[in-house]
Amino acid sequence: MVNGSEPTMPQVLGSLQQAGYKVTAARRTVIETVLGKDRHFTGAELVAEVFAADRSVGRATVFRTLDVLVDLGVIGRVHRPEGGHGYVLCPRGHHHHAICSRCGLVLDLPGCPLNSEAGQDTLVAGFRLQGHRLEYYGLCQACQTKDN
Amino acid sequence: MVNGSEPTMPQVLGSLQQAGYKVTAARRTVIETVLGKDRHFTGAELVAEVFAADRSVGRATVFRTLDVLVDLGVIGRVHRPEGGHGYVLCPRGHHHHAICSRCGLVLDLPGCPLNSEAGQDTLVAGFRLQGHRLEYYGLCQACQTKDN
DNA sequence: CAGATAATTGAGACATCGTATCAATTAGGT
DNA sequence: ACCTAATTGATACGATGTCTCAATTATCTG
Repeated sequence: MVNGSEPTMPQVLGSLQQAGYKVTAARRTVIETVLGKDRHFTGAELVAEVFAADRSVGRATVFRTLDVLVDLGVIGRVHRPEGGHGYVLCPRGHHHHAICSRCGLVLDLPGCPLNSEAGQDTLVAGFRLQGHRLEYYGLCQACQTKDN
Repeated sequence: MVNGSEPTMPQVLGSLQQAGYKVTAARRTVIETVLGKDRHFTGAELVAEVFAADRSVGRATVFRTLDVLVDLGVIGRVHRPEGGHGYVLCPRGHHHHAICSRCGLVLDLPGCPLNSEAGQDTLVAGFRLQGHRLEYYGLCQACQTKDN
C-alpha cells in the first residue's frame, strides 16, 4: 500500500477481543482477506474471495464481519464512482482517501486539509458538528499513462 | 430551506428542455415532489410520495428521472448515516452539505473550505485530482434541543 | 479440564434498491 | 395534424444486504 499504517492481523484481532467480540475462524478468514486489499471493494467481491479461501464461511457472516470492522474503524465505507458504495481498509486516526475513478485504487492521505475542528463548530449557526467525510476523486499515476 | 438558492420549478423545467429532455407529466410530478424536500431521501421514499401524488407514474420512471436530475445537477447523492445512500436537492455551484445524523435535515453550505484546486494537484504525488466530495455530520438545532 | 452460557455461525428465505426489456404512448418540431 | 424519437408503465430481473433459527463454538468460571 501507499503508506505503512494499515492495521496488522494481530492488531485487529486484539481490537476485536478488546471490544468484546469473539475471535472465530470465520472472522479470521474475513479479516485476512480484507487486510490483503489495496483498493475499495464491494461486499459481493469480498464474499467471493472469502468463499474461495474457505468454502464454509457463510454469506451473512461476511457482511456481519464487515459491520464489525466498520464499527472498529478498521474499514470505512466510500462512494464508488460507478454508484453504490464500497468498503476500504483504513489506517488508524483521522484521514481521508483519494480514489482512482478508473481502477478503484485507494490512497490514504495523511492529515486533513480542513481547518481545526474548533473553527468548524460555527460552520452553520446552530449546527453541532460531529464529524465529516471527505473523498477525493481523480486518476492514479498508472491510469493516467494508460492510453484511453 | 436554509438558504434561498434552491432551483425553482420553471428553472428545472428550463434546464430539462435545454439539455434536450422532454417535459412530460411524469417528470413534472417527480420534480415537484423533489423540490418540496428539505432533507435527504431515498429512492424508495420518493417512489412512495410520487405514487401518492399520481398513482399512474411508474417506479422505473421515478428512478430514471432521478438519474436525469443528478445529471442536471439539481440533486446529488450522499451517504446516509444509516448506511446506503440517498439523494438531496442541491443549489447550483460548488458547495457541500451538513447532514443531521438524527433527522436527516440537509443544510447547504456556501463555498468550500478546501484550498484552491491548484494547490490540491499535488495532494499525492502522481495523482491527478478531478474532484472531491465533502459531507459534514452532526446535529441540527432542532435535534440538539430534543431530549435524547 | 469440564460445564455453563451467551455470542456466533451457516443456510437460505426475504427485503430493499435500482436496472433492463419491450410494446404502447406522447412531446415537440414541422 | 403528422412524424419520429424520446419516454412511459409494467414487470421481470439483478445486486446488495438483512433476518430468522436451530446448531455450533469461544470464552468464562470453577
